[in-house]
Amino acid sequence: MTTSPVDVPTTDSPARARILDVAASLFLEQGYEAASLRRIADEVGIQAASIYHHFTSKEDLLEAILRRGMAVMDEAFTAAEATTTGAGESQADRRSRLAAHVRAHLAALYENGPFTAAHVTTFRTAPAVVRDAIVPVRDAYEARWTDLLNDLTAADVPTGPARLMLLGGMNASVEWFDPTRGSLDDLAEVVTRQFWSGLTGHPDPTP
Amino acid sequence: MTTSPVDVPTTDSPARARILDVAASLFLEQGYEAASLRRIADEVGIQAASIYHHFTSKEDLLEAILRRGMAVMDEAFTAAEATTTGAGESQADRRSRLAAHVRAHLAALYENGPFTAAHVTTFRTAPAVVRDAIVPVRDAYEARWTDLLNDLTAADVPTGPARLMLLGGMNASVEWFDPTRGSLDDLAEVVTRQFWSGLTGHPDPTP
DNA sequence: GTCTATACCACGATAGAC
DNA sequence: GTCTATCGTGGTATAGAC
Repeated sequence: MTTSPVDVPTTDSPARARILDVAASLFLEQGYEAASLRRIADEVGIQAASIYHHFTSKEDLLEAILRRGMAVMDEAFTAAEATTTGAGESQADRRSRLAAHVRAHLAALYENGPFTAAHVTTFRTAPAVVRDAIVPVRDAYEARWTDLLNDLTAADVPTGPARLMLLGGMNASVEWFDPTRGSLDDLAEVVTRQFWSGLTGHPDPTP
Repeated sequence: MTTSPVDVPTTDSPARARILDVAASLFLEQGYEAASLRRIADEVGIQAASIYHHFTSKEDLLEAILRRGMAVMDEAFTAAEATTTGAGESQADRRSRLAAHVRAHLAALYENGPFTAAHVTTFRTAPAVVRDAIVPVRDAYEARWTDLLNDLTAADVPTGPARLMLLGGMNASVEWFDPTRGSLDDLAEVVTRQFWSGLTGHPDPTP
């Protein structure tokens, strides 16, 4: 069951959208500080000064990218929820619910532009103003995962550390996973298998 | 069984050592590009120009830090091997071998200065010259993990993706784990439990 | 919405005295 | 081993024409 890429609604002008795209790519590749506005503008095919027609500052540009990355993740999570509503309560049913959400998070990382991946790699060292503005949005997304994991496991299993390891492990895959060479479905399956038994304490039902 | 912090032998002068310490902290906290030599020098209590008596360039300084970070990891892995030589072949014995190495890697991240953590967070976006110089050292460390995991699991279990998830998951903990608030032993136990059953397909023997 | 021109500053790095 | 002084470059950002 392969979910399709999500569509995040946007009212961006074509010019603004193009800047966001290029900037996210470069922030992901080189980091926020190393990627200069001149270089971004160059790759877009405009002058650096023109960026200020669309964004008030470089920090403002970064914030827009981080927000968009979170929007993609959130949209993917919602889509995964939709495909698993009314799922049963058997261990196999629970496992496929987890699998669907894992697949959705990874798809957000690799199938909807560089926004989500750029978010993951640049957030920690982003300027404090930007980080503070984004923290609430991140917290809301993490809370959805907390609810999901609590729902999937017995009431007495502490899901806090497991959630952090799961999200951290998936996000860390941006360091080595190449979506043009590896299969996203395979990666999702590996992640799910790796975490399912550790989470529930039961052997994995899948061969 | 708590392993003690490792000692990486060094011939550094006190002045050089102090610069390395401060620079690693700032690279970790703000990223390589964002941390300026002036700021580093300021925190050390010297002038920026004085750094060039000890390092030929900012890139040279980064490379020394990344190398030191790898040395700490490697030393920790070796120490873990030493404590588990002659271990048995039972599932419980294998599990504690994994646990010892997990504990060692996490200790390297949190108990021996900011070098290992700085390595983990700055490597991906480091200047190409620096990255290329460090890649062989990283590969050697990852190969040690590959050998270990192959040794711990059945011959037909593919350990490649599991190794990447395990190391990625542990390294990603620098984003949320605070060693002054949480227990390193607890974290190591969580990581081990989370991965052991997923790796072997057998239920975790620990309550 | 993009341009040219430019201000202003902080950066990495070098020279040479002590 | 550290200092002062300084160079050249490239960074973000602004002003104002088109």
